[in-house]
Amino acid sequence: MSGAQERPLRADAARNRARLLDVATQVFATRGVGVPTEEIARAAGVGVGTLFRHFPTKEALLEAVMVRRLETIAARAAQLPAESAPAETFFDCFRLVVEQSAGKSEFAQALAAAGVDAHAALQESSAAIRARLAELLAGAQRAGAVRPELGLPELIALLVGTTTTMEHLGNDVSARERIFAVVFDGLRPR
Amino acid sequence: MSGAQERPLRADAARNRARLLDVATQVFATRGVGVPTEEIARAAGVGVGTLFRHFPTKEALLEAVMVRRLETIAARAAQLPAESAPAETFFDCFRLVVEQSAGKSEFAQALAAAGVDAHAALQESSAAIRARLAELLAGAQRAGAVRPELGLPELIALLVGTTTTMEHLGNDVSARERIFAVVFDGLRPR
Amino acid sequence: MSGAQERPLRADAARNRARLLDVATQVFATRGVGVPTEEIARAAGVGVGTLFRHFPTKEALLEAVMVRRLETIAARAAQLPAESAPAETFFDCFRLVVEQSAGKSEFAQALAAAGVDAHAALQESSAAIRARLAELLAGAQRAGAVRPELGLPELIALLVGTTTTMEHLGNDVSARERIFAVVFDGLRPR
Amino acid sequence: MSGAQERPLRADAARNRARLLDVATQVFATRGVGVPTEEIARAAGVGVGTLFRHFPTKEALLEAVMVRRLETIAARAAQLPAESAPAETFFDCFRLVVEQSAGKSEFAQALAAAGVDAHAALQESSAAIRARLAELLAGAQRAGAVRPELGLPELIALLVGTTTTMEHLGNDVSARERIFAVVFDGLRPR
DNA sequence: CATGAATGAGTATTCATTCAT
DNA sequence: GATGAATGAATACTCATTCAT
Repeated sequence: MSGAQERPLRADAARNRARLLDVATQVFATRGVGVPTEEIARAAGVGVGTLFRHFPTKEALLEAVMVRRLETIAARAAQLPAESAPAETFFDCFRLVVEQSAGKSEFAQALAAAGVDAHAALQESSAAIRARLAELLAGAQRAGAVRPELGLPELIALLVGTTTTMEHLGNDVSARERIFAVVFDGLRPR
Repeated sequence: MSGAQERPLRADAARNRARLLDVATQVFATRGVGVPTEEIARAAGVGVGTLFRHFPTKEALLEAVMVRRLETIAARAAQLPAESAPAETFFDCFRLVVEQSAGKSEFAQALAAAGVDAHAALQESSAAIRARLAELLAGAQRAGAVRPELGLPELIALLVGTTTTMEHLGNDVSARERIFAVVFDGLRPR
Repeated sequence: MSGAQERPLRADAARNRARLLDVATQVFATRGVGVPTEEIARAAGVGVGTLFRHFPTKEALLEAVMVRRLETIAARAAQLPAESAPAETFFDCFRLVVEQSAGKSEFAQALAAAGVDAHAALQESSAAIRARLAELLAGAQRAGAVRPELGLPELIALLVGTTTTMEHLGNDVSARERIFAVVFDGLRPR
Repeated sequence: MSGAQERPLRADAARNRARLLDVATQVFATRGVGVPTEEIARAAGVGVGTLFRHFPTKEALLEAVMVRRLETIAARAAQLPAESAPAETFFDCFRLVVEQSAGKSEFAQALAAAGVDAHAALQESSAAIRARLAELLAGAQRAGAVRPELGLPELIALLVGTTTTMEHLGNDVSARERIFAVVFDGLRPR
């Protein structure tokens, strides 16, 4: 799909790249996007040079982290069965996105602030999620399980907002469930 | 309430302080908390030195902006009548907080990132809002207008999350109303 | 002539700016344009921040150094009497430019490498010199003291080349005089 | 002459070495000595490792490029007939050196900046040219075609300077000829 | 031998904060 | 009190050189 032909990375290089992505995901989520690149490199056990070889820019690293996250979400969302129980599947997908998005809001801001073209790589990977969400939303609305006046923009905004809500509740699982109850009931007609 | 005895500011100094707060509120909301202090000073028509005389730290300026915002919210929340229509007042207050909090999320993060003690001044100024919210929540629950199992932490998290949701919808007023409908209906029992 | 209205610099700031220019001129000429900016700042007895406050870019510093040099040359060239002895004045000016240009070639390259628009400030300040040279060249040619087929481009190239020649001779004054003799005699018709 | 005994290179290694020299000559002349070594390696179709196997240092590569250039000049200068027409041969040699030296000035600076000992390998390879120039200069002076007071240092400085002059004239062939006329006439007595 | 991934010292530039004017 | 010049620690990114594959 992408223009450049990527040669298969050498084993050790691939390992480093993966480690960097893992570490960056963790560190960005924990300490914010302000962490020095050098810290990420150190945490991954490589030199800064290696980090910049794999990700030519800090922003590129950020983007790669987000793309991977979005791809994971898209993959899981694709596995959900759509035909049999549209309503249930819609709410499962909502849960899935929120639960996989912890800490995402900060990334989104950082990327949004970085300029328009930064979105390019993400747009591509988020298109699948959007499409899936639109499809599930329509299905759930046809099944009468979701208010018919809601559009995709509202759904997405609500997903982001609910993620933020969850971040503020930390690990209190029962509180999280109560929030899901509020939002899910609120989504239903009347 | 605060420890230090504040002497009455000279007229021009007070004017400068006020101008700085106004400008900072505006600039932080527009361009993010990353703006150089010097820019804020210039926009306020004063030198950096003056800014730092009034707010010994950039973080202190951020805090002052937020405190003022919280105080505004607290004042308006205090004006809402509680006895007559508890449920209606609760939802009005929810609206009020969300609408006054536009752009707040970024500030909160910045302050959170700057260390725990930063909350001190805010905790103090947000106590009133919390108390008011707790009171209104209890009233609405007693009136059977809000799910009884919800606690103050969930309410606050939901306020923050809904603020984020609204930020993502920009100026689409009807979409915002649809979100309020979802959240308010969700808050009601069953 | 320049667009921005420059406020009169504070005494100490002006002193620092001047010191930085002097030191940079010296250091660039001695050790090349590759010297770290920090070294220049240290040599001028100021912090890096101060350097970058006065010259927002290393390139800008380079440019400022050259501009000052060109202005000095232009000023001295303007003082030469043109009417009475055109030929003599022409050769005096040639000498002047070569002697004031020591080390200039490297700067020119650095600036040329930095992009086209960099020339802007220089073009402006070198226009006077070019004009003066053109005028003196024409006068000397009318007086029959310089080959009539030579144009301004050749003259300028010859000035740059002669500067390089001189740089290679170091401080051997008599050798320098022999070079001037060669070039000046070569410039004369037949 | 050089200390290390060089074993005959394998055919492909020799090919790589030659390619690297060719490419480096081209790239250095075109884009300056600041180009990353990796770029040169890529342009030569080899990995950086190979480049550094052949030339242990970037400086060594620079040196090799210049040495080869000097050897070419020396070889051509050796072919010029000295006895029959000393004056003509001298001027032909001057031309030869200048025309073969295009872009050399930058190299020389880079090497000079790299330390005194860098000259070692060059001194060795330039000795022949110097000797040849000295011989031709003496011949031309004996023939009364060149000012007797000029020494070898002035001649060499003049060669370098004239090269610079030519670089500034680009491809304007007739302008170049006018410069040669100036310099050659200047070199002649009176 | 060739490769290109890894390394990390080095560099320009920014920005919160201080302090002489 | 107000000003803005000075400060220097911090940070993203580059590139010559090494070495595992």
